[in-house]
Amino acid sequence: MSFRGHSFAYPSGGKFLMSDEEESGPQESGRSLRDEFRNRRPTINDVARLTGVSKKTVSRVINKSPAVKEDTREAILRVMHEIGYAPDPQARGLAFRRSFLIGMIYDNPNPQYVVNMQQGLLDGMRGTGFELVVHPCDRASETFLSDVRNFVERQKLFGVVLTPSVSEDERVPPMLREIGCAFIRIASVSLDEPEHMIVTRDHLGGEAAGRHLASLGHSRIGFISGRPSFRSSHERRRGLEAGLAEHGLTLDDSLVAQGAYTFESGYDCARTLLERADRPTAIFAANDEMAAGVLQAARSLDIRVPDQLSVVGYDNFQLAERLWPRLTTVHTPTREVGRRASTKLINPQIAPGTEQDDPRALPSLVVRESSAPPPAG
Amino acid sequence: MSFRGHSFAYPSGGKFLMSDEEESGPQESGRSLRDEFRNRRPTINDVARLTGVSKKTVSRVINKSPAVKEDTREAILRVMHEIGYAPDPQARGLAFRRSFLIGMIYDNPNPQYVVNMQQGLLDGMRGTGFELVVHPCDRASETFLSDVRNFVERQKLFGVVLTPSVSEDERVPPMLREIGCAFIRIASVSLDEPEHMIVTRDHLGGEAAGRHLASLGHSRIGFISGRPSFRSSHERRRGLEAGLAEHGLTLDDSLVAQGAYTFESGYDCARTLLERADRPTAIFAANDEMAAGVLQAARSLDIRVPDQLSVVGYDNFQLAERLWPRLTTVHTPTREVGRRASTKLINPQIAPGTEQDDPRALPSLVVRESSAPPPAG
DNA sequence: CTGAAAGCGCTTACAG
DNA sequence: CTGAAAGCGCTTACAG
Repeated sequence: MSFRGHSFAYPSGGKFLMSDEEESGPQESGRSLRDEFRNRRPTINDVARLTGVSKKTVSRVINKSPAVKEDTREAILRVMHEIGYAPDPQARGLAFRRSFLIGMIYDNPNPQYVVNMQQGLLDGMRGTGFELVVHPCDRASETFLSDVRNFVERQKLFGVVLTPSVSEDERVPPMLREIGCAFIRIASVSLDEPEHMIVTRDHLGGEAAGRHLASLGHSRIGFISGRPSFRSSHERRRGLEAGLAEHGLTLDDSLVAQGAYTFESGYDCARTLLERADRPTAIFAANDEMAAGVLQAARSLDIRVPDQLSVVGYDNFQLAERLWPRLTTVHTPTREVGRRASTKLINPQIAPGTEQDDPRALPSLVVRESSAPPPAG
Repeated sequence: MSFRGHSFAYPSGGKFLMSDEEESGPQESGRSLRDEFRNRRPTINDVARLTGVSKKTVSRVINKSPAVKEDTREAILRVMHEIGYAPDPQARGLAFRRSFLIGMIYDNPNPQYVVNMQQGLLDGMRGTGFELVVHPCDRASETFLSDVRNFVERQKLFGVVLTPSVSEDERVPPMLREIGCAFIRIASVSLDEPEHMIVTRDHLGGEAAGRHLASLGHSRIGFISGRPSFRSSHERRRGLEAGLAEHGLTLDDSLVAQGAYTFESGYDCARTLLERADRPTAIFAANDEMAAGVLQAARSLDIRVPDQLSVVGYDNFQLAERLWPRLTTVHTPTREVGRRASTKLINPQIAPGTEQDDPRALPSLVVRESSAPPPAG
């Protein structure tokens, strides 16, 4: 008999496993109990009655209080298992004055980012009994702050994860602190106390891109940024400059174009850069969408990639492999970052910093066919 | 003074607007009330006390019961407005034995589909007080059905939206009916009673693709399908055949390759079709991902698109515009479909069928540069 | 048209 | 280590 475990959370973040209702073992009186709960889910009162203890003691077991005698705990767990009991998050939430919902608040329009992040957050929540509530928003809206506040307050969210660029908005954290909502900010650089941050260190990715292009022999390198209000764009540029510096190169300001992280802006910026007489031999775009625009622009000008122009992007979204030539880019471990974010939110006691330099959470260069040595002469 | 309205739901799906707390008008005693609720959200008891009625009457107003004298209702609404009251969904849910959460249950791995659908569902939920809980799943898992059941039962979901291919799984609806959870199935063809269905009518999109290729003069047309277990693939093929039939053409079975809706499968199938001596002059791939694979395969064989080969996809995801040449494809109004699904779930009383043939909810052909007349001779 | 009582399924605060 | 009472913020069932 296989045990497909399901589990539920307790406030401090742990879980315990129980078999599914359909699969509890053959127990004396198991049949009649099962019948009793055919049309009604068992409650804490049922567990208390069947175990012969008070519901408070059952509550202690649910919440993993150490102040329960081992025998009692085991008896209670046995009954829970037998009748397929799982605590009602709504009722627990009402008593706790807090739900078991985690909000993802985001304004990044890239579907791949959103989905990878959601998957990562769910990875970190699996088996904890928490659920993910998604909340796209618009920072430019007049009602942005009150929208977020209403969302968090009304649902009494356990906590929220803020992704760029919402995570960079300095109006949000004070508001969340005021209403006592836990939060994690995901950003390219630290903006808050360590317990509130997951830092993606995008400058490392930029550095790898710069190092790659420099070591291929490029020296006229263009950069297409995102909007100046996006920290990631700064960090990626800062990294690029550091990577070039290792090879004694500097970024020529006249080869920097300001994009907006969109395909169209990448196209436009690339046209501008590539129509110059002294055009760059390589372009680093601050994300894959813009790099796709660069490829399109190069094609429109009959510039062959990578023979006449190298292109490097940032993100390593699926798009990078669908383009032609396949895009050299910086991989961002978005899902892994999400997993860490929700894990940290649920288990704030985990010491911060311990997982800091795990390479799985850091950006890394993926070399494909869009980059090559510059044309001779 | 502008009123940024917020709203909350009542079980039958309506809403009413209230100004934000920060913005209630200057009222006598408004100041002190505001102070009282600085550190505590007002409850139904506060509203009852301040209006001088019982909380049951307040509850009637919240739930839009007609059995409240107009004066009383107005007085209650005024107090709610003044103190910034919003009912607690958790408490309401506990009493209703049902939450105000709507689940999206999906297994489609395409990020663009998932995000568009989520946005659409949220569009239909805006201002209703419902929130969206996302739940990816794996139909092939042994625990699939019990996972879904646990999710729905534990959260006491108000309802769920099932997207393909989960929506096509015939084990799910009986289970949901048994536990009394409302649901909407989104599928390419009707699989259930109208009140449980949003039908995307994919055969119409296939038809448009077939008509397009035939009218360009193609007669050797290849088709790359999804897995046979996906209804959408059948429907798209059925439509293709209908579109060709209008021009007196039939689909040659030997030019049909079975893919799996993935980029890689599109590539592999296209290689097979294009390496034939009598290769097709056009390929209709049942989704954009596979069409991207077709472009890659054509490139690898030095077959120029669209001069030597026309390619048509299905979905019109962003990818279609990033590819080269830009992809002719069938636009699927996923967000609009999602909006309808959540609206229907929340307001089941809306007569089904009324919005059936609204073109905004139907697939439509988008012609770009990947299709052209077949090469001469 | 309105309300007092009981209850939804849990936890907190207190007591022992 | 355990429990009886009160409460979280709502709604249902009943009564008038």
